[in-house]
Amino acid sequence: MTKPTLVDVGKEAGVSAITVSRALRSPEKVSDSLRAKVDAAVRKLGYVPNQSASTLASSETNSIVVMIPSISNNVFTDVLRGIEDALKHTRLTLQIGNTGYDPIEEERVLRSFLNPAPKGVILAGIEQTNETRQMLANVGVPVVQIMDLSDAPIDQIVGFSHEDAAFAAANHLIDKGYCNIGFLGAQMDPRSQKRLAGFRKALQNAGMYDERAVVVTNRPSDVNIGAILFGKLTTQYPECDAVFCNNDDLALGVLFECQRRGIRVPTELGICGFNDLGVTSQCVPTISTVRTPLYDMGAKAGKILVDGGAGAKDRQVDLGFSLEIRNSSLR
Amino acid sequence: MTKPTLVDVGKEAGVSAITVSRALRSPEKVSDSLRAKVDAAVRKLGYVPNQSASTLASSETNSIVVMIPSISNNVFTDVLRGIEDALKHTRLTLQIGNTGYDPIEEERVLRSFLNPAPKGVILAGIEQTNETRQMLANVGVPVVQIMDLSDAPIDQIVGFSHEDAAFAAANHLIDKGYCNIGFLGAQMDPRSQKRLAGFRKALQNAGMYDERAVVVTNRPSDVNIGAILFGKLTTQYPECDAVFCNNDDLALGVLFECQRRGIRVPTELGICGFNDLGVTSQCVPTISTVRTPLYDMGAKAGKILVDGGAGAKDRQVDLGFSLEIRNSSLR
DNA sequence: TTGAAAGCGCTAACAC
DNA sequence: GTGTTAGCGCTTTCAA
Repeated sequence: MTKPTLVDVGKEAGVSAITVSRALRSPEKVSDSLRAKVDAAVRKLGYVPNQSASTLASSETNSIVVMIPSISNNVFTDVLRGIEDALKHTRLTLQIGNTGYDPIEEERVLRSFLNPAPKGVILAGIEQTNETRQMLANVGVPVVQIMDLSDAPIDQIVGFSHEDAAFAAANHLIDKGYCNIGFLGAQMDPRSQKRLAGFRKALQNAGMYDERAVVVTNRPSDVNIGAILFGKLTTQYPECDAVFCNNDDLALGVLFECQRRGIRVPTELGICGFNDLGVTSQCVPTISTVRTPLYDMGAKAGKILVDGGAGAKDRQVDLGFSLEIRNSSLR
Repeated sequence: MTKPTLVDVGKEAGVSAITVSRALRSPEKVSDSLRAKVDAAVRKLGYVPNQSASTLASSETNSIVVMIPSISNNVFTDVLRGIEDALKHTRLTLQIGNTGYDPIEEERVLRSFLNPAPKGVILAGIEQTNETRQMLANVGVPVVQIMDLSDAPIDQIVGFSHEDAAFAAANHLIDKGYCNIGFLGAQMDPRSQKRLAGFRKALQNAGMYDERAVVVTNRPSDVNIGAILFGKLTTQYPECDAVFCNNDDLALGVLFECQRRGIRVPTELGICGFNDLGVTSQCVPTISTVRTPLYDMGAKAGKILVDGGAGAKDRQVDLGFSLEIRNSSLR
């Protein structure tokens, strides 16, 4: 029982292979009776088109490539949901590549996905290697960068300002009367560095920046790391009365550590997270955070590519952010 | 600047296309000097093999297909990490399909991934349609089912017993002296139904099963749903003194709801979760849970397929589970 | 160790 | 509306 080809289906339906191809690809260009016969033959033989042959002949793929720093990071699963939803009810298929936060690895994996050329490419961040940019230019495929902003995107970019977001969050803490505010950061990728920059700017503006207030690690963000970093912070900066965290995981870890140590939130310590990953709205007390447009960035990027790369009028789309002020920062 | 082909590389290196192909695919079958020349030409032209052409000519893909019920569920991201790690340093590429917990959708998506045939297929659960089984049999591709056990796997299966795991968890609560134990379940897929069955068996054995003790929903599991389900449970079963949750998300939601209502854990209410998703070991109090071999199932399934589908001696591999007894169930 | 010929299954371009 | 011809870029088979 060898796999049926277009020729087999054609024989069964009493027509030529190319007619079957047309009946399947553009049913409107074919007579009704013929379409019915072809459909019957397809079903009878269990015909499934060979993607490789189709791609080779037409030099057209139906795939969208997404390069993601990490699949186990909830931040990116939200983004992926957005992309998936945008591709739903479309012939487009999603090809996910994992970069491990490494531009060189991104280049390597992306290269293998670029021949034949996909319908579009979604890239996280703006730190691509020159090689990557060159490759992309040669292939001439629509590219959408996400998660950040840039005046000089490869092609198009949809994101938000990490610096502004962190700046706003830090100012919120300052406004609430906290005056020894720490920064906790894990997975210090370039976007996290921008958050740190925004934080620093806000504190400097207020004349209350202190070197000791910053504790970061390059390890992946999780709840446990939050507690550990907070431990370090309180050691080197005991007067600390609030923390801004890089990511909600960390913020939750800080809250738990406070519960363990009997530190009252928000009176003794204010907490603000980042990304609004869900659990911060449920814990006790609820944790203030910065809502970032994770799902929307994915959905918008997907839509742009579904529309052939011409979805946005401007090359840069700023989806913004919003402060979700909850109980952990209201003293 | 059109994309270079094998012929172009051959011309550049002064050899034929087929020789280039060989130099790239099996370098040991080619003289050193030639290999050097070819490598130089490849680099100079920026040659990248055309996957479609290669696949079409050899009728061999280098992809592993994984059908996952949902990418936004942390349970599956852990599994995916395992698979990815197994494929690392391998020519194999991961193709992820999303089933949305629907066997019909699984069939539809899988069908489109099956021609040309991938090197292997990983399927979650054992609820495939007959059509799906038929397709897979026709294609003759190695299949590994994961997340569950079965005496009649399609091909091979690696998982653990959900019923036994829930049975053990429920018995643990019974042993600790809780006697009105509720079951909270979201995303009631077939594996969750098995957990419910295991729970029920334990309570019935102990002569303390009560209809009102079971509160479930088909909505996806998250922290908020945990609180909601717990609310329902306490309404319809006020004497409830412990809950076993389908998933750690729910357990965390229950803990938060207890904090809100001033219910003391574990004295007034015992809590046990499922899957050991990380945060349960960090919260206050820590939450007892069932550690399931999420990463390991992915890694093992991946390894089996990397080894050509013959990795396991037995068709069924039971990776087991373990009780992580923490503070939420020790009164 | 290297090359020539044939063909994988499909579609573009052109006929009828 | 339907068929014919050619060829996508590669690998298989066979020959040298």
